[in-house]
Amino acid sequence: MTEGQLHETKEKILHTARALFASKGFEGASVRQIASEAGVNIAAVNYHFVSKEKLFIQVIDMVFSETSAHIRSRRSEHPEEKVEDLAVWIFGYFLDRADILRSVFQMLLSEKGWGPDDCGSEDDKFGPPGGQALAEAIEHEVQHPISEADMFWAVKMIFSNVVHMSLMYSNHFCQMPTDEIPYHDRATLEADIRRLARVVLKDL
Amino acid sequence: MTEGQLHETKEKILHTARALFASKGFEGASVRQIASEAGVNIAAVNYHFVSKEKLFIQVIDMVFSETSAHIRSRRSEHPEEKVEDLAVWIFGYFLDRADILRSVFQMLLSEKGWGPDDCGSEDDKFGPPGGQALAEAIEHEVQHPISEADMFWAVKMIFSNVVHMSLMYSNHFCQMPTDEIPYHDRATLEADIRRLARVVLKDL
DNA sequence: GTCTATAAATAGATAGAC
DNA sequence: GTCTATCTATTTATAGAC
Repeated sequence: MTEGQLHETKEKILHTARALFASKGFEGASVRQIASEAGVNIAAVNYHFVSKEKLFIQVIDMVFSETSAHIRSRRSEHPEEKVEDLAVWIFGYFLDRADILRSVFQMLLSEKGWGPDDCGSEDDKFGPPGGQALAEAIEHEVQHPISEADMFWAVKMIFSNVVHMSLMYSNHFCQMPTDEIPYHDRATLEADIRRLARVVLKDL
Repeated sequence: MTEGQLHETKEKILHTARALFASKGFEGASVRQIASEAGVNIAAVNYHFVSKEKLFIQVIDMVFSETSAHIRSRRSEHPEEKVEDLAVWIFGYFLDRADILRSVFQMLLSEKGWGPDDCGSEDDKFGPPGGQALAEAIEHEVQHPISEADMFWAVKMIFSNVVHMSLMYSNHFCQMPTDEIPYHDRATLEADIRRLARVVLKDL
């Protein structure tokens, strides 16, 4: 009841919701369970967040901002890092957070289809969280000037591949030939990403 | 009650389920609604398909087989088609069926995570439905021999991009700069895919 | 194989006391 | 702001008559 605890309940709900949405998806995680694991009353959820959907949107916002910040931080701490190394680092970052990534995309692919307004990357000019940092790395590595269209293309190609591979690999999806030839192990996927980054940059 | 109607109920459920899963997702489509729109009794669904989840798996199987067959058919009817043209054709094919594609991926990304056993591409050596046809087109266009590892990489890069773009574009997702510069309209995305196909093939 | 009726559980949301 | 208690709706699944 003290001033410091004023928003503690809200914070606990937000972080528990993040964990539960990640592990069980939007539909799979019930408001009751979120409240229960957060140690707060059920009614507190709708009191603070109005509805389950609005709560989820706040979780997504948090994840996007966090992702964007982490990638920008990586970039600024390794200003000389090659694009292929940054791409592989992002791949690993996504793999470490595969659950929440899956949850975000599950929701993005849901019925209504969430538009641009709902994925709020404030700082990122280039669509996905971290897109701006990737663009800067590309600009730094390629010595000559790049048109905006070319830059959009490069970021899109590399990012979409990294995201797609993170989702598929974390899910152990479609690993048919895995027994015979390990074309879908992590090392191979990282090499795939590096090779893609190289051929994309070579074309700029 | 005649012999011809023996499996008619099952077929009606299967096709109605496909449409409803496509438009509302797995969780969004209820067994009741499927039965209702199929014009059959609710109990018939579980009688023929045991559970909602097993029904969905049969729908996915049907979609995968159909997709694979369509892409193989396109390939055999246009044996001289360039890889970039085939890739753009597949992109269009996916866009036309974006609803069911979304539904499939929504399920693939769900809680449990469906493994390789659940996505049964019988004919496709190269993972995704149609992967084999794409591989043949690559082999035909590139004149020199290609190692299996190279072929896997090429198919993976092109396919993952086509799929990702289909999902994102159909969802009008992250089109932030769409007002200023139309980098996310369909023509641009098709040009993006073509360019990717070219740089991938150039590297083989 | 098809039907009605219902079981059994769970969901999100809210009214009203404190 | 937090709580209990509950409303209302919906879900999957199934038992049992025909």
